[in-house]
Amino acid sequence: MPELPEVETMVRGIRPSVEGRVITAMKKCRCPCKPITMNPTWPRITKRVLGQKVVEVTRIAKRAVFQLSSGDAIVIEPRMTGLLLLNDPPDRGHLRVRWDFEHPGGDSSLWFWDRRGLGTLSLYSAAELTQRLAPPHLGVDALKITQRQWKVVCGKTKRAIKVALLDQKFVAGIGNLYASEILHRAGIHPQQPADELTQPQIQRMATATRTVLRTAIEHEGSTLSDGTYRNALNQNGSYQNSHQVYQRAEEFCPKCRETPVQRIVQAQRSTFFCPVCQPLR
DNA sequence: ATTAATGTTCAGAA
DNA sequence: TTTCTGAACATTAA
Repeated sequence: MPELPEVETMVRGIRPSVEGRVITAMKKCRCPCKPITMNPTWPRITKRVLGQKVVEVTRIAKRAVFQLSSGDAIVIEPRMTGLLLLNDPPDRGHLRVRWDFEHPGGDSSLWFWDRRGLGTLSLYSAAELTQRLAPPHLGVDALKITQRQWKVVCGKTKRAIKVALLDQKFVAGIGNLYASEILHRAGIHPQQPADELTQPQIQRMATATRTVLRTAIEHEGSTLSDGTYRNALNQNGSYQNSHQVYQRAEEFCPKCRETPVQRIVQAQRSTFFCPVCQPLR
């Protein structure tokens, strides 16, 4: 479930081994699984990528972006189980792509490993990059959104706030895990309509979003019980130890210490919250 | 052995 | 127009 903190951790982890280096090879791995979903076709991508220098490695929402000297950008979307790895993968069976880099300081390799195979690989021109990964196609990044922008987007939808937080056009980077954690920290009921949030609630949500996401990045993301997410060196994150409500149904809420965390389903997704600490209205 | 659950996004329906 | 539902993907727990 790489969300914003996990993708940021991957990008930071691979940056020293990728940034400033020339791509000497890019290969599809001959694993038994299906090839990675890509756009455009593989020959068109490799033709524009080979020999290019990666001038910058960045994150846009839940995507990793390799800015090339040509102006094109490699855009990797890990989706559910995709990982960018410098080290050995969790298993050899689900490697999808391999890049080799050349550098005076030492050559290096990078893998895209993806157990479920939902991840995607795209090559965008500079124009496509700015057009497709910015509003209105994609919302403002959850680490950059201002309180004023929160107020604007909340006023535009009657959907439950938890459902809206999962909409990447509403705000970009938050997924199912961090949506529950953010709303718990902000003391907001997940079923409250977004356009009915009060000014103090919006302020608390803005603050909670920054705090939760920044702290999660410091802890290198969340590795859940399925063990899928790992950092660039194939090591676990540790933010799962700081989860207040996510996957903690029936346990006492760590804030009030007397109410069991409740699990409900919204938009076919699990939501975890404390009915006492997160009252409606 | 079948079924449900897991998370994200998109196509298409309400 | 906005919101909701189902499909796709792979794997595991029940």
